[in-house]
Amino acid sequence: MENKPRSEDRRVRRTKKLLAQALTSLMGQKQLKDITVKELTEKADMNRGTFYLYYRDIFQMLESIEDELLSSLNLILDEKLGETPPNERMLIELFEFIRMNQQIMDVLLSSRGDICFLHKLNRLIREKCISIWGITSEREGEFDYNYYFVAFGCMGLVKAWINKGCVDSSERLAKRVNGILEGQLIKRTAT
Amino acid sequence: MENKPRSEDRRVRRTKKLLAQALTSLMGQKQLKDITVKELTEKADMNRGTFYLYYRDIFQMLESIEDELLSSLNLILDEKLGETPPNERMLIELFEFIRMNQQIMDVLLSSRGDICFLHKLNRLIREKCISIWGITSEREGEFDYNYYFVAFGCMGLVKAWINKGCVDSSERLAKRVNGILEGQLIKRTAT
DNA sequence: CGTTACAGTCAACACCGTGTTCAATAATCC
DNA sequence: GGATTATTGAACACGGTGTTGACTGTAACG
Repeated sequence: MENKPRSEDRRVRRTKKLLAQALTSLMGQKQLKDITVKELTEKADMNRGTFYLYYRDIFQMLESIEDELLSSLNLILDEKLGETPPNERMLIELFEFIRMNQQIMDVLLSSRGDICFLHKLNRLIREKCISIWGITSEREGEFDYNYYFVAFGCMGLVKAWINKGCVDSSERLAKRVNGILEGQLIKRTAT
Repeated sequence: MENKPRSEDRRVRRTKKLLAQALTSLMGQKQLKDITVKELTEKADMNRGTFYLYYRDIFQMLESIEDELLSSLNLILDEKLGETPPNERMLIELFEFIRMNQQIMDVLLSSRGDICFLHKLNRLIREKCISIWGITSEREGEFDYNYYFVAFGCMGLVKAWINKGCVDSSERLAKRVNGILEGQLIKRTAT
């Protein structure tokens, strides 16, 4: 995050930042559909017309926030993808990123969040899995079930982590994921 | 599904059914936020005021459809919960239910769907897992990560299944889930 | 420092979906 | 068949939307 091109006018940066803060705050209180441009700009203490200078509506605004978040995550993961073995370092990096953006991630994954973000995140994780395990495209279909299971599973695990306030360390979480991938799931740990 | 109490007037059943069909159809075309009561009732070919006789707004209508769906799923699963071993039969039952409600499930889990439904489904699956594996409440927190991983993972798997049009049999899918729970995840199957 | 460019403000506007009402009409139930 | 209840159609005020134009103030740049 905080990767805005410095070419933007300082006033523009300020405006967008205030809007994003107001939105994150409001989303903690009510559903997205109940948030109006009117109250958003009132909370951000600016003119309603200013909003329309940058966004079409509230949903499109959230979408652009999501895409920004995911593209910076993508950058970070790709940096660590070259290393060997990639899994451990990459997972730690992933969890650290989430911890850094805890507030907005919490909102986006909550029941007040956005299912589009969930699907975009799912796709990103799946792509990384395919990169790491190097399945060729013609065999891809065969493993779709596993990739979907793992990608959604990871998101669930992150959700559980955030619910607890991210108290466990990223290292510990990464170890746990590796453990799960190596076959230490419920039945084994529960006995 | 199709569990409406027969005490309702035939006209009421007809109205609700038409509205539900119109909504499912529209949700396949556009986001929920862009669907108005006006166009919904026009599609269902009825007076706009009739909608308000039964629902507050579009979102509340979807919510009641979801809850109905989940409560009938819950009933079915509980019936099979007493059997031993419960896993296999229960999973098959789950997948059959999804296949029967393929259209609405597809919409609800898609990127045009509803994240609330996803969370409600997640909670339902987690509850069943806890029932089956019988973890006492004080140890529950310890296994939260695993339950979330499995519950979300199953939803991802279902999503992948629906994406393929539910061509694989419920039996095969149930076997695959059991396989995953027993530790046959990516690393093993990919080599 | 001063000029130019442009971001933000304020008020006003038509537009449209909302949610509710009422009397009239139609369908269902028993 | 008669009582009951669901649905219709029209009308209404309300409020958020998206856009406009003239203005005011701040930032960027030489």
